Amino acid sequence: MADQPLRTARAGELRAGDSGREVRLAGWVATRRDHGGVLFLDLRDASGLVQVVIDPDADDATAAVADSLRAEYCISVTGLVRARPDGTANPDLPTGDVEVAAALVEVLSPSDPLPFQIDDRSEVDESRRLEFRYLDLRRPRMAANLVARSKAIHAMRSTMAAQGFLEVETPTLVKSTPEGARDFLVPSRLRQGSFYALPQSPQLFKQLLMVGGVERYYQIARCYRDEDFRSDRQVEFTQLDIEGSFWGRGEVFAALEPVLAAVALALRGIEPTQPFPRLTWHEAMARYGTDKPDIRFGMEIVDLTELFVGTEFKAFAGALAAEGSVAGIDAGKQDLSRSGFDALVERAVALGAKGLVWLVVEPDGTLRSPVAKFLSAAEQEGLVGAFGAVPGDTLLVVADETKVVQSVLGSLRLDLGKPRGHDDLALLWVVDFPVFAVGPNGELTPEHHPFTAPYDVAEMRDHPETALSRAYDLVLNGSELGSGSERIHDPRTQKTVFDILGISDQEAESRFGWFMRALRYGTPPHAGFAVGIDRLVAILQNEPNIREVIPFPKTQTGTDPLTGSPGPVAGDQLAELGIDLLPEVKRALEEEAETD
RNA sequence: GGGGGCGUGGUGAAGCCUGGAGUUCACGCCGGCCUGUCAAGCCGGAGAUCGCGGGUUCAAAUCCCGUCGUCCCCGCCA
Repeated sequence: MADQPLRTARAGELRAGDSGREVRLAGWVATRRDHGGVLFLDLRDASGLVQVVIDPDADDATAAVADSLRAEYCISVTGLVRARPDGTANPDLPTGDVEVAAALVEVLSPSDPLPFQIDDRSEVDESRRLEFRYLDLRRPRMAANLVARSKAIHAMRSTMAAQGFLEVETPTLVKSTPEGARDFLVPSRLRQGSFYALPQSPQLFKQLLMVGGVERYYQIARCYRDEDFRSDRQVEFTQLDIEGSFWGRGEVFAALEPVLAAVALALRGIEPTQPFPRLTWHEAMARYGTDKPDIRFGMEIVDLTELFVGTEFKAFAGALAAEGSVAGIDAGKQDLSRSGFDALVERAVALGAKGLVWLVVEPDGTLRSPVAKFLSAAEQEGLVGAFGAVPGDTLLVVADETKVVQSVLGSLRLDLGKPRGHDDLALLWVVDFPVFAVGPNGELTPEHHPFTAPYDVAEMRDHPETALSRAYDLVLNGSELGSGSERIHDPRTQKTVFDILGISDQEAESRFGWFMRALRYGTPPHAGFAVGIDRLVAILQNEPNIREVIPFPKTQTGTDPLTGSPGPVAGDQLAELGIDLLPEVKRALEEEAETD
């Protein structure tokens, strides 16, 4: 018996030129419009949809099948493509000039009534959507996001391949090297009491590939970090991971910019200007109050410390006496009521400021503000001048420890200025990060992994709080898309850096000894980067969170409403791994089982 | 770990502040009518333990406490 194709044409591709073709379509019933005599169906497949007409003179069998059709039945339709009668074309539909006159309709698979409608008009509770993700994926929004993600990854692969990169897979069961994020652990059956970790990134393996002579590596790598969720964070996520030998950051940027450009072109039809602008970390902090500035708009932070050096205004004088600073932003026309300003002040306090000074420039150039009476005429004029403010502008000023001033103004700047529904893409590199972040009590925590090259090892040892590293981030519209660095390729330097970071010889040996040994065999200077693909696609698709571009994401508590994971496992499964649960954990599980 | 929002027929919302009969709107579902619609239309119908538990009250969707789920923010994310 000859194989009969289930489908000879795709619904969304039929055009006027196909008129007269006998086609067999297969897909889902998107809508059903029953006019008593004539029945219209919109038949949807992955390519789009086309109108199917079941004429009133259909034979009884076809009429009976047609009568039974409901939303999302999976059906096949055999019939003739024909031009629609005059005046009934639908200009909103790519296939709107034609319809398919059904001669034969078959139900391939019926559908239960739906838990929610398959369209983009209704907002459905997200856990409901995740519980029925397979239906959610039929909605235009999700279907488009899957296509976009695939296009993005394809653009990455082809651009990387064109540049001579080798795609290499690294293991996903690796040795746990807990540092920074929490590891996901996987117990070993063959070596009970031992554990694999899921990789937080392919970092050390890609460096080994450099030792191995690969020179240009990339991978679309799944990574795992057992930390709390955010709208832009899942515990498993996907990165474009790259590394190159005989590279500095210039080569990294040159390799990645065409990749980002190709992705932006594929998803948005926009090709960002190359090279991307660069900002040093210090500049970014001073001008935007953040290490991931959104440079689609101005409203930059203006330092006012000089202006207020001798001020009588106690709030400012106090901050300056404590070696802090005074700075502000010109938020433009805000037209806030008194309670609106109060809310801003409250917001600033919530962000960590002791207060917030707001001033509105009056038509005559004077300042309206609750604290205007404490500021000298020179100070008031100086303020207007420093911002280049014009009447109607709202000035917001914070005085505090410099770090606080920057972060508070940076957040207020975003609150008040961040563009919505904006098409621009602002990509930039932030370079020259500090080696350490200085905590509120002066404690130092490394900003990057310990394989990041500092500019100067001696500097790092002698002035750790100000030393800079050869690390850099990529930022898109105010979101961190990824980070990278020039790596340490010399084992002695690596050892020194471990030492400065407070990792003892013994600890370094037990955790990274295998890696340190590799560095001793002619390791080329190398550098690399990792781009967060989920975030990139989410931003380009204008999605508010990365779950919208992940086919099967987890909720904020790490569960999957579809499969019910994570779930308990049978006792013998644990026994095989040499694992037992703590008594209190067992009790809690039993109680839960009883209430279910 | 901390703070906040939300939870009402299958879906989305209103009702809650200021307690008084499960009330309303839109979509969907079921049935009927309808030969050109395309988010079809018109008519009729079914469908709810107001997340769960406790408390206050003559009376709770509404107020209070707890709990679960979910989302957002801070911490965390080398």
